[in-house]
Amino acid sequence: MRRLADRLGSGVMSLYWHIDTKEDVFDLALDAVLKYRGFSQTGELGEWRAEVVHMLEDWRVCMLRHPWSASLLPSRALGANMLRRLELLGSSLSRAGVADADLNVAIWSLWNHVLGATVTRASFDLSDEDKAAAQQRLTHLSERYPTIERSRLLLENDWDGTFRKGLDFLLDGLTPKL
Amino acid sequence: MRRLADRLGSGVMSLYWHIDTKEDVFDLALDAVLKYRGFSQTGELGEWRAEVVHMLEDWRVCMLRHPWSASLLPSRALGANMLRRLELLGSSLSRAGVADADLNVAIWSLWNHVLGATVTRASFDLSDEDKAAAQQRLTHLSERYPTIERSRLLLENDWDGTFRKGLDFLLDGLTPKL
DNA sequence: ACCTGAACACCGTTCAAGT
DNA sequence: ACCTGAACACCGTTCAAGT
Repeated sequence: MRRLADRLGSGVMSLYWHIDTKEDVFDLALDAVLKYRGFSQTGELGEWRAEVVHMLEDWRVCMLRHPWSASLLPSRALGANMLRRLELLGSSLSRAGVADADLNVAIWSLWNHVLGATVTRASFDLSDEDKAAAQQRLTHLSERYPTIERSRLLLENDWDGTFRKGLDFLLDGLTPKL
Repeated sequence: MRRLADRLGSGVMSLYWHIDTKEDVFDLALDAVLKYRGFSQTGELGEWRAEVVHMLEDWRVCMLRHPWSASLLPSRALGANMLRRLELLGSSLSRAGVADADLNVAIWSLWNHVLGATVTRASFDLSDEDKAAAQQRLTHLSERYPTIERSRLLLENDWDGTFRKGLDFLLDGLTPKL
């Protein structure tokens, strides 16, 4: 708050005219990050999968632009932009043929993938120094964690590709339901 | 820290003999939550899917037992128990036939599902009062969020089932790679 | 080796007051 | 309608000192 007021060149307590509490600032900041500047309805049938992938990739990119947003997510109310994105995702899936009974699972699973990938990336995208240290530590422990060692789980860097491929798995699993 | 010291019946500064910083306490707390009391290697072939499902459900349950653990996850180093779980998951998948090239994607996708589901659940598992309020708000906005309204996305309560079904989608998508 | 209290620099917020 | 500074209750941590 004090920092924020400084940045704005105002007195600290002036902030409290506009918002009630620090939590409110976080809610607003998170929702600002999630603002969606994409099509709101394309409706091109047959293209639902590309449409969904595009939406979710954009979602992830928005959050990665401000890495703090991932750490804000837990225990925060859903703002208007978040609702808008969920609605858009849901309507795409629905028009693609997902039955109403499966809609919740589909929406949450896809959102969870975005959320999880964002948090994971923000936590484990190591700097080069950290990577060297991790390498060191893992080599040292390679007999305890052979699979991690072999797959270079923490050193592998293609987060975009991992996200995209994982998303494909999910959508592949979802598709037979259509 | 002061609260923790009180709880332990010690002076505040005594804590600092055992740990360096508040962050360290969080790291330790998170890793304690993730302690795994399951089989370490079953190796029963053909049962890999049940094995993976069991591991991931346990993972999720552990984290839900202490809802604060979800909010600790972002920007935290991976402790020994986390590494152990990742290793175990990876080796199950590997023995099930997942190629080394796909191992990272598979591990991260499944972990992301657990993580995302945990955070989502911790954020959106509304109390009954909140649910009434949300209902109110959504009904009011139902023309803007028709799909959310129709699927009762925020009122639907079967988080366990949603987690499990989403996991099935993921594993279904993964299986053809075997 | 382990514990301690006083002190410091910080923080969010209440309150009563200003324009 | 909007801004403000003084004050309060809290917090993590340094330091120098105790056993």
